[in-house]
Amino acid sequence: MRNRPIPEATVARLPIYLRALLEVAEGRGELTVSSEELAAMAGVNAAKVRKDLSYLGSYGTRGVGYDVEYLLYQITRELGLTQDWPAAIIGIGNLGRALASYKGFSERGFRISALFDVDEEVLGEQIGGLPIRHLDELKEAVVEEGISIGIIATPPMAAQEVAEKLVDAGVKSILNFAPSVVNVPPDVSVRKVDLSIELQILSFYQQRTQAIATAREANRRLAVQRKV
Amino acid sequence: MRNRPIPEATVARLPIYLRALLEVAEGRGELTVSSEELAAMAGVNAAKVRKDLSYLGSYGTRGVGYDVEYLLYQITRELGLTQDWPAAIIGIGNLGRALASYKGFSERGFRISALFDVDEEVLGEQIGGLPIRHLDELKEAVVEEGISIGIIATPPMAAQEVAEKLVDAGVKSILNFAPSVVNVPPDVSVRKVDLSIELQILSFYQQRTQAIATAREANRRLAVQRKV
DNA sequence: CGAAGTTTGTGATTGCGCTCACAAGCTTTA
DNA sequence: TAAAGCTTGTGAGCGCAATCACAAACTTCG
Repeated sequence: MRNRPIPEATVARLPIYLRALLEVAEGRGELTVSSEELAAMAGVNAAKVRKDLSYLGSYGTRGVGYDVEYLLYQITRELGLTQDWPAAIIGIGNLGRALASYKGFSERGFRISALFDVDEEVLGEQIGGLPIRHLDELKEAVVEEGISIGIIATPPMAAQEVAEKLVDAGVKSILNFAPSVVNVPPDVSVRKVDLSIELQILSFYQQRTQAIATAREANRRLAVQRKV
Repeated sequence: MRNRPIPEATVARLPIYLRALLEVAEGRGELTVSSEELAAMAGVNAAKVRKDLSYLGSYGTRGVGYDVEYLLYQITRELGLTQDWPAAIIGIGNLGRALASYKGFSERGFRISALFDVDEEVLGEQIGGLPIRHLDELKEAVVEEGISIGIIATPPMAAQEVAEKLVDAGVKSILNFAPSVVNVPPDVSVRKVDLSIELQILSFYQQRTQAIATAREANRRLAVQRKV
């Protein structure tokens, strides 16, 4: 199993296990944890946990479970979190500001190290000790400060252009909050977070259950009518 | 194909097609659009677009394409976006505030209609005309204002409790921004947006390509050494 | 009107991921 | 030391989603 490439679906779950393990480690100092417990904390089933972890290697002990500290280290290493990856935020509007001061990033070891915008109004303003710089300085900053992740929080129209500037500057990882599709070369990873798409998906399922409820209601009325 | 249930993966893409269609409709007034064009705009391949749309019904015309307005209407209807689904945000910190004033929601037809927190400091404060109310008023507000979507933007520890209060109040759709797993009854939909998990996933792939580059480098050195 | 060109809709195929189920290997108990 | 109990690691089977490939149905052109 080792040496086989780690499936994408598994990669996406590793951070969840990591969080669960941190919780175990910080709680009443249990030294080991079973796949069953991890599964409950991560909201998945135990077999999936075991299979996922088996891609990293055989880090568990049968009859015992997984050594919490050891597994923590292995996942951290596998995710590349032993190094730090400085990130830049481009587009310092509402969302960009919230991201700039979002504590979740620093808690998980990600450091926001530069902010960019093009609006004269906000240039020079400081957020959490970081000045907002002009987008034209992007390439320079990426090289000098070793920025490896670009976070796009611009309006949708600007997203593709910003993505291209990031790629041109050598950034290989992009997190896109703008509600638009960005195209990049195959050696660049893009992940997309689209807030209103999530609501639209919820709307679909909500509407569906509502439609079912309405249909049931209609049936009930018909049934009553027939009896009368 | 019609009447068969729409696959989850398709549902998740419908909002993307919707956005693309809106762009076409607002642009130079083209009346029809081909699966090829839609695919390019949505960043997927044409066959997938056609299969996805075929679940909604046969709304295209061979040799011509899809009628933009008609398809727009059908997707809107299928997603349940002809009705409005008032949403509440719980947890008005950095992120909650940004979400409260995020224009993307209103642009896509979602209305934030109530804000909740428990911090005395912020209660009563207004954001975009809405007062921040105490969480204890949640149930009451849900019933009175017909709130159908709950957006959790609290610290992780509070998320499960808030989710339970939402469920208790009758909310069936939850969007969770807190970095924690929430458990809800099977008739409630939860979608999760975890910002730092996205960065961790990017980190994995970044580290991987970096590791490959380093290995290549090492090989090159060895090759040179052998020659010498 | 017929042929060539477009574009959809969908059966067939392939691939990926999830779940099951159980042997292997550890601990505990007697 | 042997038996019972627990938990991992993984092959096998299954189902969903993606892709392929082509007939069907339309438009355009000569």
